[in-house]
Amino acid sequence: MAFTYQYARAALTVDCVVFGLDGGDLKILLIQRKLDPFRGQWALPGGFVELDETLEEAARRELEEETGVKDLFLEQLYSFSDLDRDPRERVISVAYYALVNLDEHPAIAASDAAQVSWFSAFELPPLAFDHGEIFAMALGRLQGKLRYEPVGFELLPQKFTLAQLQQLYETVLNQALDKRNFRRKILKMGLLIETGERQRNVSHRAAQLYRFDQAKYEALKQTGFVFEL
Amino acid sequence: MAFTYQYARAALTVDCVVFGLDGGDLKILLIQRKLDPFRGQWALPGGFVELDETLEEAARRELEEETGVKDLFLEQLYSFSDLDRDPRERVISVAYYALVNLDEHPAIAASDAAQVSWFSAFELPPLAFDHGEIFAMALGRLQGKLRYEPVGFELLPQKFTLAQLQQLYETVLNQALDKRNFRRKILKMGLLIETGERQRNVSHRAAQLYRFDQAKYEALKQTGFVFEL
DNA sequence: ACAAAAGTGTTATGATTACACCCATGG
DNA sequence: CCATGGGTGTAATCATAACACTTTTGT
Repeated sequence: MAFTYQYARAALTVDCVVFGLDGGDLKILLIQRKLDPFRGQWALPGGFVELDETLEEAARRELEEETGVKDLFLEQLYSFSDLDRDPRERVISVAYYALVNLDEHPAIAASDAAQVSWFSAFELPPLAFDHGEIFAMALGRLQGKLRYEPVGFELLPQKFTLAQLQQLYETVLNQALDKRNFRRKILKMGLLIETGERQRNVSHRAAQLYRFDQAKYEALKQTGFVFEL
Repeated sequence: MAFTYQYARAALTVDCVVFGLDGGDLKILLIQRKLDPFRGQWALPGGFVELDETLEEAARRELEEETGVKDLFLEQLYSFSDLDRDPRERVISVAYYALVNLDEHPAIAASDAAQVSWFSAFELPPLAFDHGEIFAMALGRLQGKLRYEPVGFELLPQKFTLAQLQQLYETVLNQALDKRNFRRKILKMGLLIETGERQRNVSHRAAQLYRFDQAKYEALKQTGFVFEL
């Protein structure tokens, strides 16, 4: 079967930068290419967009097919269109970035084909195509977004300690924060709910577990409230 | 001539939301469609992406062809991909938003074909396709961006008074600001240069004219400085 | 009893808000 | 001399930053 058009058309792909947090290490999910070009190199998961799906649907489908990850926080990042970004032909790619918590989406069922692995975001191997550039923009976006929207909770388990939350901010923003000031500020926003539960199996005083109050955040947003760390 | 591919490909367009400031009124540039679908309705300027140009190049080319406007501040906004956003066939559109100052780019040379006009952004006619949605996102982006990046200067003439700058913020953000506080804050950033010139032909005390210090802003950005109104 | 992380207040400094009058200019 | 917008300062409140010790728990 073939498809014919009056004018030339670029191919359209999606690529996903999937962030995960592993203690104090920010990771991203890469797949190893099995085919040319860039055979054997690491690349962002992604692939061609079908005609009967939106861009976001394509991103979710490719992610699940290639890495087994699904039901994640996913947001459009940018569309990349350099003329020679793919050596084969003109390919335009819409990039997405995603946040997952490694504890609750841990099993990366390596697909039928490609090798899948988490890499520390600050020590990436060379990436295929312009994926290095896409990653750099995604990291910048994550850092920016973290400051004024509560997206970081997507990277943590549902119940988390304040120390985990602080470590998340320190890891992603790559700067140390003062413990007392951090706790005061984040608690004063009133978006964290004490679960009453505490950590288990830690060999020191167990910390209080909190969860994020999504409903209250949605309500506050309506009234013009701005989350800001 | 025809182009044949193994898999179906969506058509790819760009659409542009061009903002301009007319005193206390925020305007956007629309063209009236001459062809179906949506013949006679107002729409964002835009068109199909060629294979030998990037998305941004396509946006600039279409803008100049359709409205005569060129050399403007242009930034990618978002890619829209709803399945039925174009009734003819599958079309994915990458939206851009642009800022121009009406004084220095005033002449909208109506193209050979379509009718071109500025509309108040808060009283738009119904727009073709999903252009209403695209506009709404562009306005949100402009409002957000204005708070933490000095993009607003693109909407003003090179030399402007503090009152004009304040009115820009009030218009776009749709809220009143305190004159003394606004001046103190914006001057304390040290990014405005007194030109020494003053307004002409005004029937009251003439205000000092300033210009934005782009070079100093670029330098400060390197050092981690954040512009914030 | 030790190690390890949890949890907690105060003070100094800087930023933000609210607010009202005189000044310069052109008509 | 009047109308119009330009230009200016202060005080009260709030947010931020810097900083160190005690508490709890498991081993």
